Amino acid sequence: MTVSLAEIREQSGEVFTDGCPTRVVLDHIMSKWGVLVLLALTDGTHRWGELRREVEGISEKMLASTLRTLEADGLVVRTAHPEVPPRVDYALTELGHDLMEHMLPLVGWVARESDGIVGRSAD
Amino acid sequence: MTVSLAEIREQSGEVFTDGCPTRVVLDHIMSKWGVLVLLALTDGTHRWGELRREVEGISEKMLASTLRTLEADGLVVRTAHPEVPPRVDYALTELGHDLMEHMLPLVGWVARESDGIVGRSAD
DNA sequence: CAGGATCCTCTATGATACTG
DNA sequence: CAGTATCATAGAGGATCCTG
Repeated sequence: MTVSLAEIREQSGEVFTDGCPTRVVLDHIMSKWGVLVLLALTDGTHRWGELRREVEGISEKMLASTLRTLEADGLVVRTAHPEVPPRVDYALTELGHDLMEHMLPLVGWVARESDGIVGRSAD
Repeated sequence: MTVSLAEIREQSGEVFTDGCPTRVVLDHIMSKWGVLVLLALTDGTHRWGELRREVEGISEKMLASTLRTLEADGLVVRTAHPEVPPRVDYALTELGHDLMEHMLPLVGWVARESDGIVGRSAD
């Protein structure tokens, strides 16, 4: 099992340096809203309006922006149905599912440990 | 294995909602510099100056700020040696190692897949 | 309904200089 | 060496109105 940055670099080269593509991807998928949107989509396909409600507190602007970024990255697929009123839904691509398979253990850990972390400064 | 947000919520309750502590922790550990600092520390204890060089591009201000946050969260431990000139080093706590054990698979995935993701918009 | 366009705010982040 | 203090700024993010 991989346990250090050094091991990752043995396999993938000098990653996570300044200007490295890995930093861009990190910014996309680990951004404030990126994680939450991806997370919501692990429950399956969602419509725009559903995502707005599911990802509590996100503004329309950030939802649109986040979805466009994730779509450009090939992690999310957008499907517009030719109807009136419009219906558009979003889902994870295969790459997106692959990503979330690796991210969910971390997210699960955060869900379990957060109570013990936040407010610790008040010790 | 956990495969969706719904499953996480079955186990941990209504997490990742607005105002939930999980969002704060997410912001700390998945912040631009938080990830990179934590990642650098998976290689072992580092001195302040080493971290500045290891985490390419980070400013002194952000390094200080990031380290203080992670220390307050109990993920990183700071040790000041009573010497002249001063020597201070930083290391992951047990909790920090536990966290990184869950984060490294994701980081490894990013290292492997990033080339295929960035620039995809130029298809 | 699903966004686009605008305007505005604030905070994360940077650059520089200084100190125990 | 290991920071802190200050000043400055871009861009993340929010609120609102508008439209196919």
